[in-house]
Amino acid sequence: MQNSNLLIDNFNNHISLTLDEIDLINTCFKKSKIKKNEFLLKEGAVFKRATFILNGCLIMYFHDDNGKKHITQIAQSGNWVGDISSFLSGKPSAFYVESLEDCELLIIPKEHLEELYLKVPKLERYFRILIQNAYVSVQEKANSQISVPAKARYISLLESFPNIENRVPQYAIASFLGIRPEYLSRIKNKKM
Amino acid sequence: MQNSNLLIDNFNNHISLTLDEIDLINTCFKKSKIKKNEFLLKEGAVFKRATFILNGCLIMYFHDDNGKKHITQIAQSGNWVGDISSFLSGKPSAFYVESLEDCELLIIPKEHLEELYLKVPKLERYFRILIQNAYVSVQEKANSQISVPAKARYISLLESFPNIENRVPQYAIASFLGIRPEYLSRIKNKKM
DNA sequence: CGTCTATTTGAATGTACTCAAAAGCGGTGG
DNA sequence: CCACCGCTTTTGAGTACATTCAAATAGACG
Repeated sequence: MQNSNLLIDNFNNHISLTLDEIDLINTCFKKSKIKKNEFLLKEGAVFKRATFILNGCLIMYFHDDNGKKHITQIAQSGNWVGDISSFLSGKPSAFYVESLEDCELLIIPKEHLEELYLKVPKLERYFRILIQNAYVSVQEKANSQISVPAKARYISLLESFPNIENRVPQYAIASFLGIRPEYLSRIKNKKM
Repeated sequence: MQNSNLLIDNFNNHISLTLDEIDLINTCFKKSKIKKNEFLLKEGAVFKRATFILNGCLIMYFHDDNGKKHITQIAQSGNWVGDISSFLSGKPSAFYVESLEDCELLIIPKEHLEELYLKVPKLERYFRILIQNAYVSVQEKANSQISVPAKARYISLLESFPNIENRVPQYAIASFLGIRPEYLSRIKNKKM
């Protein structure tokens, strides 16, 4: 199970799992493939399955009052993707999750995850930390939006996600940065 | 305990407490007063005490790379205030929490809260929901920052916090909206 | 190849900021 | 009680950052 190690490695960054626990976890997560431009979640639906990316790249986005699309998350292999808030609250999501490439995913439905918590309570700690980190990162995003100019946001995105230019179309990067693609083009070509 | 009802009412919005539980909770929270312009938290310190506002108004803010102050939260009576992330993770905070007026607070240290969880497990649910809501609201703030112009953000702030003009100085409202005070002045006086 | 979509470029515009100065307001002391 | 001090808010003029719209160019893929 070569690929699944990515998931286990991720767990092991924060908690220590026994071999038995690793086996159990591996049986609970189901591998799933989706093609480019397919949806994992659409606005109005409840996000019910925790989703870890083995391969590929996905985006999360919403539509504003004028119907404009705004990308809030760009996620690649080794990360979780989806609307945490809908997952936790059980309420309909305001977001879409869509693949930018063919993807391989590991998926566990919420109710199975809760059963797994009973058998491997350490996992609760892992997911609590995961949610805390998500909270911090959305907070940092809100803060940088008001305190850091677009060019600097672009540069630090490149640092935290070095290969993003090769994986993600320009217009998606621009949207994630909160700017228009034309302006990102100017930033990149020093025409600003 | 007239004032404490505000706290209990808050709990009762999401969970049902027995009279005994209410009494226990009331003994665990300590009333505390702070004067105008005092600090509840400074950057670099760990936020260790859950704090509920009975009376008064406080702000949370951080300093950006240029030393500019950015207000991220304006909290009045009936709300919790503080850096959730530091509270949960035990890591030093990047934020300040400062009073805008004389305040009456109800405070419980983190370790006492955890003891209280053992006696009143329902509270875990309440705080889980509280954190989820905080996550949603910071996410909405990040989203509105990139999709809603300043004037519309100002109008919806007035709707969600009607008496804010009388409680909070203009410059603080501007900072919370992510704009300069001069510009907020122009928005208010239709000079834009 | 041709088509479709993504990116670049130009010109005009809009939104928000900077700096500086003036006006308003609240508290304090004479 | 009012005059003054310090701080907040307003106003003006100039500027910077980012958008819009349109057209040209470049890339990807069948």
